[in-house]
Amino acid sequence: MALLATDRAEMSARSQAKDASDYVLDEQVGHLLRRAHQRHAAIFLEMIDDAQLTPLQFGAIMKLADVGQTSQNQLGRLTAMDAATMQGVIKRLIARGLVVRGPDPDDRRRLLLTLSANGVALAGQVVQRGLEISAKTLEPLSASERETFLKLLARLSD
Amino acid sequence: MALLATDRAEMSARSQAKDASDYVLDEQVGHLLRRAHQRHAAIFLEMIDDAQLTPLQFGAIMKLADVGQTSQNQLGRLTAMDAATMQGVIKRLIARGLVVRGPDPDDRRRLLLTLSANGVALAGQVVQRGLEISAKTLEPLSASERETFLKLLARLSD
DNA sequence: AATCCATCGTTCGTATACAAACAATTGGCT
DNA sequence: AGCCAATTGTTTGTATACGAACGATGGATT
Repeated sequence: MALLATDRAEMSARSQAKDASDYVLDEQVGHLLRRAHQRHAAIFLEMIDDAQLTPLQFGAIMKLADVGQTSQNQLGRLTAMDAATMQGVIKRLIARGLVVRGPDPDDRRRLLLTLSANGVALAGQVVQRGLEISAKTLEPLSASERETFLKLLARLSD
Repeated sequence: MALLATDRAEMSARSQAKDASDYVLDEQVGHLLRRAHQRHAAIFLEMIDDAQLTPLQFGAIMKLADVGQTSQNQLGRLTAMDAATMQGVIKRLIARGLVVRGPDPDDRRRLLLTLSANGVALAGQVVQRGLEISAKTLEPLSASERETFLKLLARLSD
């Protein structure tokens, strides 16, 4: 009978001797989170196809559509991307004409971001897709399981 | 192709038409999975510090310790890394002298991987750390919530 | 006003991720 | 034997991720 991961953690807290075979990769949260994220990314890229967006680009566009106008770093905070990553994402969205970037008259350190007309149009076209992608990702779970899962997952996401 | 107010009202009543503001990024599985994975990676890198391993390098070493000897692609399947990613991970582990790579006498396409003596030693030293990292990641949840969460997460990880 | 510290965005270096193309090899099928 | 499809590992190109260092600017304190 196999030990649960929690039992192993308990034993480890009691400092019992362990060898490498006590570590079951496929039961570790980190590995499962990585694989679930991989699966979601695959579903995303398959279902978004015609819009040619990555998950991060999609997130940035949706958040910009929501808040209207913000600085790069602020948008990064809202979408959980650090400044360096945000820089690359925005650079590609600007290159595609979906986002416009201009100086902030009130603070010359800042660059204000806005969706272009094309960006607004695209956002409207892909919202539904985004929701379908979320549904597809959660498909293996029942409705009540989905609710439970999302609540617990949110608590591991600060 | 603008919608009339009456069209919008009707669609909205049936919950069929969406605009960008209906998409709440912070409630989408993909975004939450990404953030939870980020948090785990941060915990991992902080707690593994002296061993100087990344999550993938750690996973490859633990799996190698478990199965003993395999080809690169096979190890990739066991750890959910594609061939290109595996190549990079193994290259760095070989450079650090933790993994040894040699030809497979039975199949000249394959490269057989084994942990070096240093690799075996390191594996033994960090198993416990790995389990503590998993525990720390799940810390926000109660014992029963952890079990529930891991079961549901595993079903979203094929 | 002068100074100190925080914030903003950029760049560099390292490490995942994965599609796609590639050469070498293997196994199955005829 | 000969052919063909699949597998193995590498490389290239694009896109996250993030620490660290950097110059420019802002706000606060004295």
